[in-house]
Amino acid sequence: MSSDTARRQRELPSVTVDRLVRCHRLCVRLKAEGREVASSKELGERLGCSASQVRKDLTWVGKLGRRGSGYWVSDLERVLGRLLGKGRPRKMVLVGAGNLGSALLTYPGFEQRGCRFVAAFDADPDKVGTKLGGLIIQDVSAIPEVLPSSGAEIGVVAVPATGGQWVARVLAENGVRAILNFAPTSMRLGDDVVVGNVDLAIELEKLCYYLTAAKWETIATDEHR
Amino acid sequence: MSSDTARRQRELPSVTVDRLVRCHRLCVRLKAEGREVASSKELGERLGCSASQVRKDLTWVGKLGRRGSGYWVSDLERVLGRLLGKGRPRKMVLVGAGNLGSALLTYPGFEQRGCRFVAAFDADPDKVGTKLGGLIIQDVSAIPEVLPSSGAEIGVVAVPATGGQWVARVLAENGVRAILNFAPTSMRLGDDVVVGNVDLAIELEKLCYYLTAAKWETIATDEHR
DNA sequence: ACGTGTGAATTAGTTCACAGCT
DNA sequence: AGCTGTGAACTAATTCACACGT
Repeated sequence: MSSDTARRQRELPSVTVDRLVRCHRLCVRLKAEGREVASSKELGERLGCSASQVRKDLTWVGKLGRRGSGYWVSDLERVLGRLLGKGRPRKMVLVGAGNLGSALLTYPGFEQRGCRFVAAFDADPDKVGTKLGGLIIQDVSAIPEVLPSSGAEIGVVAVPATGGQWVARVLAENGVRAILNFAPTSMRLGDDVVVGNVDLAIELEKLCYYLTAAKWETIATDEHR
Repeated sequence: MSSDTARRQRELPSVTVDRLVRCHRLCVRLKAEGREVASSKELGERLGCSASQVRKDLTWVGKLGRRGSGYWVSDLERVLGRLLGKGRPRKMVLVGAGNLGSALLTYPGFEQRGCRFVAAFDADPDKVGTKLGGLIIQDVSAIPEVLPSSGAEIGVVAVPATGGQWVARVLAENGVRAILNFAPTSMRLGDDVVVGNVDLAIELEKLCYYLTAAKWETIATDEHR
């Protein structure tokens, strides 16, 4: 109970985490542009949120700004980087080397952000043994023997439909502490594993709602005239 | 101003849209399982949210339940389907046929949810003319002549890094009303186009935060003992 | 007796506004 | 003068609790 309270106090809202990640990325870009300082106003504009929002978010991680001038970009980049664990590269494993899995394996954004695949697995015997993005695909049954020594802490799951829950359990049992899940099965695991679900079809359907809603609105507006 | 107010009243919170989409999907599954009615309690359990949450969300779309028994699954599926525009299939175009784009083109989840690609474009001359997922890849410069007659209303953008904003503008100018963006550039367009940004690397970095945060917490807890 | 629909209470998240440092 | 850090005010979202229909 007390640990729960402590966690609650310390834990930042997930929407704040999202903005801090984007802010870190922005700092990297600003640094590349040669900028040395930036105000919350400017950060907010480029991030698409208010200046006070930026300041509130940043106070979660410390007093980083200097009154009168703004935030030192490299300070910000360093502190946010530490928060996001940018110290050492993260090791990941892929499970499910279908079309989506293959794309993820070679997605440059992961490497750019310090995350590297160290192994790839699939259940399809035809795929096992083939090489993809510099890695030889191994059978999923090999996960328990390969994973612990690999030092992987993140699992990226892109298995077709069923089996997602099984994969999640096997990964969790073998040292993985975070799972990025692209399978349509929404996973639920113990508190010691964090799961990020990315459901491409759901994002698309949300857009579809806004499309139809916009159409209804037009009709409704017309009726009012 | 009055239209703005009307919109505000009518428009559901985006987090509600997200849950309604998932609820619709759940209804499809429940129907396949042969279930006829389900209570908000059961829906909540399978959706990972509270029963009252489910009820509140559903009142946005109407009074769909029957007191004493629950919700008729097929009623719910039909009404939510109408809300999400499931009447006729949606036509989509892909821009950017790299690894990720190719995976999206053949991603079965889209077709399952009633969205179909009708054209694919890329800027790379080597790719133009090749066939992928039943479609011949065309040059991006052909977008203005191909798009209007195709009837496509959704654009899926998976271009490498820069150029995202340009693609967005061209699509918007040629009848696309919704864009699902996988490019790392966060797009901003007029109010008449809805944009859903899916940034795979950001999802991953959020996980990394939770990984390091969990570690900090362990340390902090240890210190307290 | 059961489960919805909904106002009221609570909790979370955002913006405002300004004191205080540079 | 400019811009942060932050309590206070406000707005949004969630949960509670219960009247009401079946």
